[in-house]
Amino acid sequence: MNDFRFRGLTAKSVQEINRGVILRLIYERRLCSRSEIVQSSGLDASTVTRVVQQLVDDCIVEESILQKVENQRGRRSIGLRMAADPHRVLVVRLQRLNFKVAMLDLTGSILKSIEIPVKSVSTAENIFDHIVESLNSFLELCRENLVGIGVTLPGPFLEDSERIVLITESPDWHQFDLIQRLREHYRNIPVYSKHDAKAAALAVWISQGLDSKSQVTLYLSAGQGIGSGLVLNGNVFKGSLGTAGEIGHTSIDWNGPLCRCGNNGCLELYTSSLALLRNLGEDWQNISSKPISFEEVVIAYKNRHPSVVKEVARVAEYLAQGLVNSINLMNPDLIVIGDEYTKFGESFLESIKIHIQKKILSSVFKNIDFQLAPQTDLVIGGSFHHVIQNELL
Amino acid sequence: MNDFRFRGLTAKSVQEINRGVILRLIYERRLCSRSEIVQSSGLDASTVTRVVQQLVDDCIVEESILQKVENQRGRRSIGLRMAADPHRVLVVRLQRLNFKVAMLDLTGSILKSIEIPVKSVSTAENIFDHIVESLNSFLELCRENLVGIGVTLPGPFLEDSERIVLITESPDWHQFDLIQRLREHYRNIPVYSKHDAKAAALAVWISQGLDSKSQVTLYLSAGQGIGSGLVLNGNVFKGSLGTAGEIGHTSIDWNGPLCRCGNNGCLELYTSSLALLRNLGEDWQNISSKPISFEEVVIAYKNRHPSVVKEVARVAEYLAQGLVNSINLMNPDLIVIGDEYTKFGESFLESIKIHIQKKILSSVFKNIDFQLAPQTDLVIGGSFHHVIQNELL
DNA sequence: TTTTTTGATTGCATTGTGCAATCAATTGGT
DNA sequence: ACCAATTGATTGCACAATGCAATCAAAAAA
Repeated sequence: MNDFRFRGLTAKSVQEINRGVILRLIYERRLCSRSEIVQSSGLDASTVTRVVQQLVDDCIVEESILQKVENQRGRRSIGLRMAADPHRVLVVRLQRLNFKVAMLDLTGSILKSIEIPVKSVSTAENIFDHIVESLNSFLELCRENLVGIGVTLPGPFLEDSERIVLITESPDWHQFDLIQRLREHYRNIPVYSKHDAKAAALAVWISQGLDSKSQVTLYLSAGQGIGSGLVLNGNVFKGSLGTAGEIGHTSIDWNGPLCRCGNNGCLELYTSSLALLRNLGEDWQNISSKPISFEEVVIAYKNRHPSVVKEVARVAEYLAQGLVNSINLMNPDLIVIGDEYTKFGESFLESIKIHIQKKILSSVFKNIDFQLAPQTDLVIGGSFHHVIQNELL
Repeated sequence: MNDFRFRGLTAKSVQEINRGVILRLIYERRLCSRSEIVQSSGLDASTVTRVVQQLVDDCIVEESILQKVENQRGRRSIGLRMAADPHRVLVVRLQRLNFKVAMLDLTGSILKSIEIPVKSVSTAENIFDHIVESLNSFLELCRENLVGIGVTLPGPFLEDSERIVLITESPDWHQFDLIQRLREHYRNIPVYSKHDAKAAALAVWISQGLDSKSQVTLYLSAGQGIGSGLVLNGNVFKGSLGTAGEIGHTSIDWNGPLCRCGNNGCLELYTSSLALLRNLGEDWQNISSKPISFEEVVIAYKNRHPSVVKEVARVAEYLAQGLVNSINLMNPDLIVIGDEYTKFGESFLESIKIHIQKKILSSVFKNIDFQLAPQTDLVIGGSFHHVIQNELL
């Protein structure tokens, strides 16, 4: 029992905490002044000055010009933002068919990145070697100023033991502890791991405006798999083992087909893009002879191809049904749809909303802000934030 | 935007926080020594001595004898526990058919309590008067030493606006702001409100041993209604509006009957004790001419009456189905079944477990501790804790 | 140019913490 | 029975981070 709720505060930790609070303000506002920090933190201006000075000396924060404000008497405040140099964060995103490695500065900008396909014959050991090779090439550029390495993994994996549990069509990951191996290989560098949908959820939460920060964010990753990430008051909710958010295995039909997870009628069986393509498959033969791809479906949807529109409408209805269960349980105020399905656009989102509206209390519905995720790689950004949050804030 | 994440720490708040940490240790351990506090908190012994002295002076903590430990060299430590006198907490539990008022000391012992039935013709205003009357009678005994009043309410209610949203077979609560009225009536006394299933969940969490404290507790309140409360790292999860945990409106059948919430196939429709009684109704006529009651069903179940056993088995299977959805989303490590259904005993719980096991990953299942709630009134205890947590810890 | 206003910095007093020495109480060995 | 050893609790003192108040800095308004 070493519960954080029972840890006392030393005089020293006060400074550390205030440093974290101030840095978090600068990080989340991207650009702010000392006086704004005074306002938000409730700390004395002298304290803010001293702590910020420390951050500037450590090259974590840098001063910059703040754009002129109209009708503003008095001295201009000095802008503060995360320092572009020299600190770096490395991120590894492992996916089913490839992996990406990226180098970011403290502002979150991607300075360099590479994407390498995973051959279907590759073993985990093999892929590990390739990842290390890629990391090393970046490490030469920033070894002395590396804050940490963030790694994201697909599929349900146990965050405590940091192993992937269930990953189909992929190598022998379940018996390969990637994170542990990376830690052994890079002894003095902090390595963080996160489930990719959770990382994306965190990125979504971060991207929201500070004035109306979501308390309960539900990020739905809808594509080849159906997963989700929950962010509660700015913290990713991982559950007791790290498998929280497995919305894809919400059963929507008690008598539905058996899923490989053991449950019946799992949402993923009806709504994954693989299921969508399979259902469209037969009908598709009438128009084209090529094997069907998701991108083609998107185009057909935009062109209002009747059978595609009908099938996407069905997926929307089923997704809504799954989301309703989550809404009743979590009472979110922000739901963001990400991954492949964002490509269907606003009309798809609208259709999901209409189905949800019918099935929940109106006051709960009105409280939810529905959004489509941007097309950028949220997972990289979320992993970056995860490293920053643990190492600096 | 006044986010707590952005509030800095003053020198003064350090002391307040440490006082809270130390008091929490004494409160949750029920009995502990200064040296144990030093061990757990990481604070210096001198700091602990000073803070504890303050707590003793304020009559919040009292010293007591600690039972002898075998093979223990050195000086005996002095026991510390919450002071039985003079501080008091009052709790009001509003239910569909009655309300309870109780007076507790800081150890959580109920010193006095009354239970008053709510007449079906009563208006909210009317019931409010009765509650105030009962509170006043207790207030005479402890006015000067009252820490606060905790109120629990049934049904989904919006914790922010503190109004009950949906409550059937009850008076006009939806347009009566009970909490606000109580605050106006008792100006200088802090009044806290909580949904009853959430309060019970908190009580369950508190009652767990400190050594294996649950990170994610799911309390299922199964009786006339099906609700739940989630406790995440010791904090009740209320969602963005306060309606989180509405597991009763998890749909388990996409094509099921329409529920009053607008959804189809809600768990509550199949598994509430009202549904159970209704389903048993016809069959029951063969054995007894009296109107069927839940207590009779429990007795019949214990006597292995075939149709009752079959029906309870069905309920267990459906409840398991609903729980599986919550487990996939929340990844709990403790699930406690409370309210009326605890009376079916361990075999009922076992039957739920068996169904769940088939439908989730084995590592997730193995991680869950399933329990039946005790028969005591958990809601009163949870509300008490809610007041203590906010006023003292 | 001077005044006013707001932002940022510096000297000083306060305060709560950790450290180290000390007191207190109990066991075990001789 | 007495003393060393051990563990729990307390006290004096130094340190360190904060708030306060005074001051410096810069920009707009008079």
